[in-house]
This record gives sequence, structure tokens and C-alpha cells, in this order.
Amino acid sequence: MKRISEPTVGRLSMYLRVLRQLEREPVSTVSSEELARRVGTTAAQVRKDLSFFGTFGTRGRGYDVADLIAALRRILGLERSWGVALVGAGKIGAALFGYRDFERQGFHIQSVFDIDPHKIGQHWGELRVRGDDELEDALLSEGIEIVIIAVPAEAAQAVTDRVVRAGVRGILNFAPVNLEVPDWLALKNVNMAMEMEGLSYALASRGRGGRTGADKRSA
Amino acid sequence: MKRISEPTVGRLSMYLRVLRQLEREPVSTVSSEELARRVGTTAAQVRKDLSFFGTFGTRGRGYDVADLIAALRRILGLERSWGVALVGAGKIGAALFGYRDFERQGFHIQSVFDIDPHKIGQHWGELRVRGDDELEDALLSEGIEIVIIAVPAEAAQAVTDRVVRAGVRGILNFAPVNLEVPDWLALKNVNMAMEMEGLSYALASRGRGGRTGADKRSA
DNA sequence: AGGTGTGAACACTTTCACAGCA
DNA sequence: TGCTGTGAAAGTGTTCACACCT
Repeated sequence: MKRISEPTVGRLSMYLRVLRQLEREPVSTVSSEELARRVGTTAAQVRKDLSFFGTFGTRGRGYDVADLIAALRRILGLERSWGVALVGAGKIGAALFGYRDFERQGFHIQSVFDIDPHKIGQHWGELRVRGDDELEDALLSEGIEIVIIAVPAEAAQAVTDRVVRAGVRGILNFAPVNLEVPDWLALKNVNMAMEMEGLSYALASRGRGGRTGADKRSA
Repeated sequence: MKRISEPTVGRLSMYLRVLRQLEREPVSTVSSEELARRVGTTAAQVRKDLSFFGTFGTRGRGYDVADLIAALRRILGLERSWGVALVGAGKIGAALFGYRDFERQGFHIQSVFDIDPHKIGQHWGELRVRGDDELEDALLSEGIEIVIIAVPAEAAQAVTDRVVRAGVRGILNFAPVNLEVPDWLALKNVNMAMEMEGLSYALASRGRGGRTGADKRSA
């Protein structure tokens, strides 16, 4: 299959989100124009993005909402549910654990780990927070494929190395460090300080005449 | 000033983070090569990014770490501290409130708002969580410039409209919606579900032969 | 008429490669 | 010699414009 760019994949997620909303309104058909408006992009962009994966619309009519949802779920790999573990039971970990949108998309957090003896043994929903000594064994035996790293920066690389050895294939990293990972591993970083600095830059440079536009995309 | 691209601004943040690390090691001078290695980009990219803002290095020697930190702080607008308010005192709000890296970069959360009567009045550090009826007045009187939105998706647009009217110039949005904002406002979205779906896509398409590379940048 | 699918034009970013300074 | 700063080249992503289908 052709190589798809990251921005394109990101937009697919956003199309999916909007389509689910449309389905609830309820609307059964949507044009690239309308979809673009709701996502904050252009009609041509929507059609181009979809065209990489096949042809989903009907000329003169638009896209069938339910069909396109099904197609996007298949493309994004959301038909199956992924085994996810969370490493780091601090505040960020807690926020992610309760994050409704993960469940909704089929990401089910199955295990939570921490090194803090005060956290180990706590009950989080149906789960018990486990110690890091159980990490590798648990990841392997539960067949975890994706790990969310929500530990302090200093600990993140060590955790990464361990989960990689335990067969994990994807990492969502919240620690503000540039993780070293094998090139077959899928890594996504969420860096809130960086986003804030982007805002700071936009505001500061506007004051002195510049312009960045910050995001302007959806979220 | 010239228009600077978003990826460039993002990398400036990452250079700054690595430089602070270098300063602690301690290292006083660094080459574009070394900086690139630590950030996960190329030496040419580092030099090009910096060149948009002036000339900071010494040929044959590299960059003075302390000088470059100072230059980046000035460029990113981090010399002043920004007045920040948090709307939404749920789990995500709590995680952000305690996020050390915000403080460190001069982002000081000065006010927290929620609509839940159980949360209003709670003490968070030195702050008291306030009701949303105080929102506009407080933002105006405290001169808040940046608002972090950590409310449910349904409430996010209404909050946005209100804070915009209260003179806010930048928004960091954690709600999974495409916010409608005036074009002079700086908006950044953090969308964790989208990042997860990016991982899902990468893993699923690898299985069937594709490739995205996910992030591979720093965080 | 209305709206998709898509090659071709365009715009933007990254990489190359080298002149030039310490 | 070593490493920066930077035009020029290459590569990527976005927009245009229109043929084509319903």
C-alpha cells in the first residue's frame, strides 16, 4: 500500500469524529464540502485524503455517513480492540485512565503500573495498580500491544526499553523526552509544554508583527 | 517578520528542552549535529530553523548553550510570564494543574473554574475553584491571556465564546471538538484520541504492509 | 445540476552542498 | 580544520480545475 502522510491520518480521525456526530443528529448523507466545514479543512482535502484508500462517495450525492464511518474504522484499524497498558499512575495517568474517548474507540486500558508503593495495590475501577516488577511478565502474558507512558521524564527511557523488550509495538508518550525506539515501533508524543510554547510564540510574535496562525485545525 | 511554520516553532521548543538538559550536564557548547541527534532531527534542519531568527552560532565551534537558551526564550516569548486560567476542574484539569513543566516555562495557572457545585470552593494549592458565573469578570480583571479548556466536548464551544469575549488571546483546547474561533486568536488542540488512532493506523497498516512511521520526532 | 475523483499546478518544508568565517 | 549560515535542489503536502458519473 501507498505511504500515507501523518496529517492525512490525523484528518481521518477527525472525519470519523464528525461523522459520528452527524450520525447522531441524525444525518444520513454528507458532502465533502460539509464535512470539510465541520472539520476545518477544505472539500478538496477531504476528497484527496479519502481517495488514497478507495472510492467511498456517490457523484452528485456525497458520502453515506454510516458507510464512511465503517470504512474509516476499517482503515484506522479500529474494528478490533487494542490491548493497552498504562505505565505511571500519577495525575496524568489518572486522567488518561478515565478518558472516555479511549474506550469509545476501542482502546481498553487493561493494566496499570507504577513504582510508588503507595499507589501499588490501589484499586482503579476493576483494576489493581501493579508494581513495575510485574511489568514485563504482565505485558507479555496479556498480549499488550500499546503502552501509554505517563511517568516522569527521567524514567521514561528505561520504561520504554522494558516495554519494547516485552513485545509492545506502539507507544503513546506523555513524558517530555525524545525517546529512543527501534524503527519498527510506532511512537506518538503528546507534549503539552510544547503546545503552550507554541501559543506563547504566536502571542508574542503577533505583538511584534509576526504571525503563525497556531493550529486552526480541529482537535 | 517572516512567517514561521508551525513545525519550526515546535522544534524550537524541543531545542530549548535539550539545551536545558545540556546546561545541567553541564555542557557549555553544542554543535548543530549534537543538538539534532538529541532532538531527533538533522543538523541542517537545526541550522535552518535558527537561521530564520538570526545568527547564533560560531563557525568552527558551535552554539553557546546559555546564549542559545536565552535566544530561544526570547524568540518563544518565554521571558515574560503569561497569565493562564484553567476552565474545567475534572481529571484532565487536575493533571494539567499539577503539571510541572508549565510552571517551569513561565505558564502560571492563576485561576480555575468549573460548573460543578461539588468542585466550586475546593482548594487547589493556593487557589479556590470558582464557579463559571465569575468567569468573564475574573479573566478580565486578572488580565488572563491564555485559557486552557478541559471541559466536556459539549461545553467547549460555549466556554470558548465566553473567554474570547473576555479578551483571551490564546486557547489550549483538550476537548475533542473543532472550536470555532476568530482568526486573530491563537488556538492549539491536544487530541489524545486522535494520537491513539494514529497508533492504531500505524500498527494495523504495518500488519498489512503499509507504513506511516508515526511520530519519530521528540515530544 | 450537483458533487465526486484525480492529474497537474502550486506552495511549503526539508535536505543538500558548499562558501566563508573562527 | 571544523562547523555555521544559506541559496538551490529535492521532496511533500495542498489546492485547483475539470472530466465524469448519478
